[in-house]
Amino acid sequence: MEHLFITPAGKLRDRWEQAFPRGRAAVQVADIGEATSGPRGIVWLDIAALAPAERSAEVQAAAAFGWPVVVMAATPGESEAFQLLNQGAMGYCHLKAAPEQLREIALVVEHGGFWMPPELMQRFLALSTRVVPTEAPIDPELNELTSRELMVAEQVAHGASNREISEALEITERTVKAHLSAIFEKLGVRDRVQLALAMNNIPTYTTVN
Amino acid sequence: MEHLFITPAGKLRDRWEQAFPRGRAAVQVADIGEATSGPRGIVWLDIAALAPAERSAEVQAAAAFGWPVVVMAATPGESEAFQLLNQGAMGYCHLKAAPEQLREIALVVEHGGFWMPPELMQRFLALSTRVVPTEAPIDPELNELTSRELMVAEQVAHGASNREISEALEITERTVKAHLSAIFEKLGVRDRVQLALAMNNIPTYTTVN
DNA sequence: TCGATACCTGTCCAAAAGTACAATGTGCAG
DNA sequence: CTGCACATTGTACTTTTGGACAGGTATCGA
Repeated sequence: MEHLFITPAGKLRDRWEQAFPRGRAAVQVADIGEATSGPRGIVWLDIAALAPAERSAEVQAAAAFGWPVVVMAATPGESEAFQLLNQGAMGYCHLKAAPEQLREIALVVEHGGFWMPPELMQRFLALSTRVVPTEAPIDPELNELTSRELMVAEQVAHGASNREISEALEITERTVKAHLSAIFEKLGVRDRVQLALAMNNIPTYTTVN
Repeated sequence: MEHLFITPAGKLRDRWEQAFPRGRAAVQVADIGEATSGPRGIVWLDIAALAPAERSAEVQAAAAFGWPVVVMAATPGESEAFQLLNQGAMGYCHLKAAPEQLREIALVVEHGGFWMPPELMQRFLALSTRVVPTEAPIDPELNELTSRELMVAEQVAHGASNREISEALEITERTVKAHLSAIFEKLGVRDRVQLALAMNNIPTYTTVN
């Protein structure tokens, strides 16, 4: 398994060399030249120094090399992660991931897997249900909600106020509150913010609660 | 690494035993009992014999065990895959995957990765970009936030109340409010719910406003 | 040194959100 | 029929939020 690091910053190579002593390094994607005919390897792409607009193209170029690409970002973000993975990357991690972590990721990617930080992974999966037609209930807990409660919950999930909800459902604000109280109880959240997040599959703090 | 197979059909164990000679087997999720305190392992869940309605719950139950779950389906389908993965599964493969393939998947999942057949993976990535606004709507505006404001915004994004934020940042609730007012103004949202959603890249209604 | 900015806080107030207790009407399963 | 779950609304009250107005301090660049 070969490893090819692409980064303009030399100082980060320490960590990489610690993880993969025999890795090669290059400054630009263009530098890697023609596809090596030998065994498959992994391309590690540092995008920290790239302008956001260039990143997508860079990932594509790296992916064209034929090896799986792992993108390393200084400040991993959801939106960026999904976009770059869609450009062909098979991994997305923090630029400063520990050597051990890097080896872990290498193992995953090397075997056809797909890696990103756990919280992003979760979010990623949650998003999928939004675009995929599904008849079965997504979240079993949502089953406990009555149809009316579900309508209210969905409105909150989109940021609606009680007044707006009452107008949309043609009921009193008081009734909206009644439904909300029931929803909070059933879903185990304490207010509309947590409900909105929960409805979008985003985990919340809940200090002690 | 332990392997736990959950299947009602005995005839499939040949393949599994070939892949993981030392795996355990059970017929139902309920049979696996309490979480083993020992090392982490992988739960392989055969859902072929389950009614579609039960599958979701079964995956959740298996996931509750604490080990990563790989779902094995007789006829892998896109919609089902995404739904089950959303229930906590970290892998989704064909029931009749070759032993070598199974080991491959095991490696991936074991190291925190995520596995599904390449064609599904592709589809999955493509779909995800549809729901994630590629041009993060508020992202650029996040730059306008001062560091302190950003801290507050992030707390709200996780569902924290003003009191919690004030405690976390060791400032007065009054100050939290001051920051929030500035944030609302800068990001063009009207309350904490919309802020929380915006911070998570989730579009909001905003009736007329 | 003089703004400009960020950061922090106070009081006061109004609106929104959430809860408690109570009641009415409807539809459906046993 | 009868009980039960659901939907609806009312009054009244507490808590949380958000905003208006009015300050303080500290830092940093012109």
